[in-house]
Amino acid sequence: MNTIEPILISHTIEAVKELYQGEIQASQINITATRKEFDGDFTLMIFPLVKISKKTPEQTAEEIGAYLLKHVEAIENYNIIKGFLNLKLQNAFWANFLSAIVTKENHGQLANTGKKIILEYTGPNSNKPLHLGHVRNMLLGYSLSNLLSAAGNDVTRLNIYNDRGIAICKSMYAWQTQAHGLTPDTAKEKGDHFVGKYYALYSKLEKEESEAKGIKPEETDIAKACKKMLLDWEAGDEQLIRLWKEMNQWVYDAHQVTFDSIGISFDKVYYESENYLLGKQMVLDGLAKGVYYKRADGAVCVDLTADGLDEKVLLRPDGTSIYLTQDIGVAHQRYEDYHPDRSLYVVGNEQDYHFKVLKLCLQKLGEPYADGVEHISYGLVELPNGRLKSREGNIVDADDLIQGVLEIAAERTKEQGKVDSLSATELQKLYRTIGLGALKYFILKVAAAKRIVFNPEESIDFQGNTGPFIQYTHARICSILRKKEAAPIANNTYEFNELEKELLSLLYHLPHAIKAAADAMDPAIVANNMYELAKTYSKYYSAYKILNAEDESTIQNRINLSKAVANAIKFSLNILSIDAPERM
RNA sequence: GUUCUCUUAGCUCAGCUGGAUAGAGCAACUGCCUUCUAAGCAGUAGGUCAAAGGUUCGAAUCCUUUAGGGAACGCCA
Repeated sequence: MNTIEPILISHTIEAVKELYQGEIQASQINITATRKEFDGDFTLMIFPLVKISKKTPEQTAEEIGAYLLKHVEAIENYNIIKGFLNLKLQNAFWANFLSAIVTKENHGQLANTGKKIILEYTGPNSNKPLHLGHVRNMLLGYSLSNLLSAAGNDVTRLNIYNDRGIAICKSMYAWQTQAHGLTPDTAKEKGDHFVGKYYALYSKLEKEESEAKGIKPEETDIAKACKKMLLDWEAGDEQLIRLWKEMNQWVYDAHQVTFDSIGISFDKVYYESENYLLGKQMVLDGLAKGVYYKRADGAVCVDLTADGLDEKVLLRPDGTSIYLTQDIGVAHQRYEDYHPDRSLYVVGNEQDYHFKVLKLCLQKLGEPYADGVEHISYGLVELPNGRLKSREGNIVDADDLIQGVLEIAAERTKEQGKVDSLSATELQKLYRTIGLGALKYFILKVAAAKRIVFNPEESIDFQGNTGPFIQYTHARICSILRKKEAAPIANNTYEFNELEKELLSLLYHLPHAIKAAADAMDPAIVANNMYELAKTYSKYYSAYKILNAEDESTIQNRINLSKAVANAIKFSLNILSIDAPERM
């Protein structure tokens, strides 16, 4: 698709050269869509040119405007308000634009950048169910992967399981001593909830023993038994490993059900158990190279005081690895596997410090990929009574949350009574589409950096700036298109009205919005841009007749415009991993 | 203590690299379904963009300081 801005910019540069014998950089020329309360399609800021022209903004605008009108064919006329030069394009420009996109399902998809990006998100523990915090992470990560892909990158989606360590041993210990051989199957319980229950049971038992004996939690027999279990695991105790694998598998299978239910996926899953030894080796290599050092007590450390951070331990005095060490190993393995240009981690902002440290550690090791390591930080989800903390039982379970929105969606849809002709299976699918649409949009419309306070008492909205409203707009358009199809028009001379021009302008700027969202790493920009489009279309829908318009040309143009809007909505919804229903 | 981050209408949020009179939704109040799906549309009301300085032709946006919320600075992950 050919865009008009580069043409306007290059002619403005020439105008400045010819009229004022001055030089101006393309980057200094500011062209935006004209705000809807003014007449025009594109606006050129005149202020930056005034220094060169040495004339008043109005006079400069007049001269540049006259020059552009004369040299750029697509411009029909111009008007000047203060230092703003509003350019109005010929109808033919918009008619051609509409014809170009009406049959394109993927208008908004950017050209291939040739860049390979790997993106990690979710990162669950293998001993607990997923909660609301994971939901935001999954949705952000997955839609970010779609967004980066729409921006022309080759994206690979990764997940990593924190599948080893003391926490896992706690649930294993509790299961071994309390479950009497019960399994998720025999207990008829989802595997992650089943295992999570034993993890919680451990905490209860430890607390009871600690209080009964008046000793610290870590001094209890149960804590000691658990610690021994971790050592046995690291030593490769066969029986224990078998149990570990079995219990982890219960959780993996269960998590997969949740991933499928919410509609997200991964291309590859990493396991910390398979990479922590590599990290350890890399740290030892760094020690040999002299980029790390050994402290008096034997711990291997890195000195980051020159970078404004502290001294960080990489290996404990007893030689065992820590979280950071594992991440160093995983980072290396990811690079070995994919050789990406950029290696991204979607992780909450509570780990900002950790990722700064990780990047510095990799840079000090001289790893070639270190500069491409980026932390995509986002705000955490909180409840009205404070932070989500599974340890304190202050959680919203992911499966419950999804179930809840599905029920509300079913209820609302039944109230509306518009889709009674659908089969039971189709209805179930529609409830899921709408319920998940509401949930996903609710979370993704908020800028990633901001924290979200989620009140489970207040149900998620289905009206206004919501997923269902946007889905509804799509369904309405589909209803029209079922009655008459879109088709490009040759030699189109239709005069677009104000609202139609507004819609065309929004569609024209869709690729810019995708670019901006990908640069900012924020799907919220896509969501808000899409809302603007849906809102404007709704206004249009009620203000003008489409199928019943006065003449055939008007009807076909309006159908084509509607089709292009539906395409753009569907494309944008897809980025947010929200389905676009054809009726609701 | 140090660093990071957030603060825009009663509530939840937009406002992209500084640009025109700061916009939506929810909640409240008025209207609009015998005409393409009313999960909609139109309207009323609601603002010292946390505060003060600074840079600029121009600041919600950039800089400094202050206040308030959150987080991190673990040999937890």
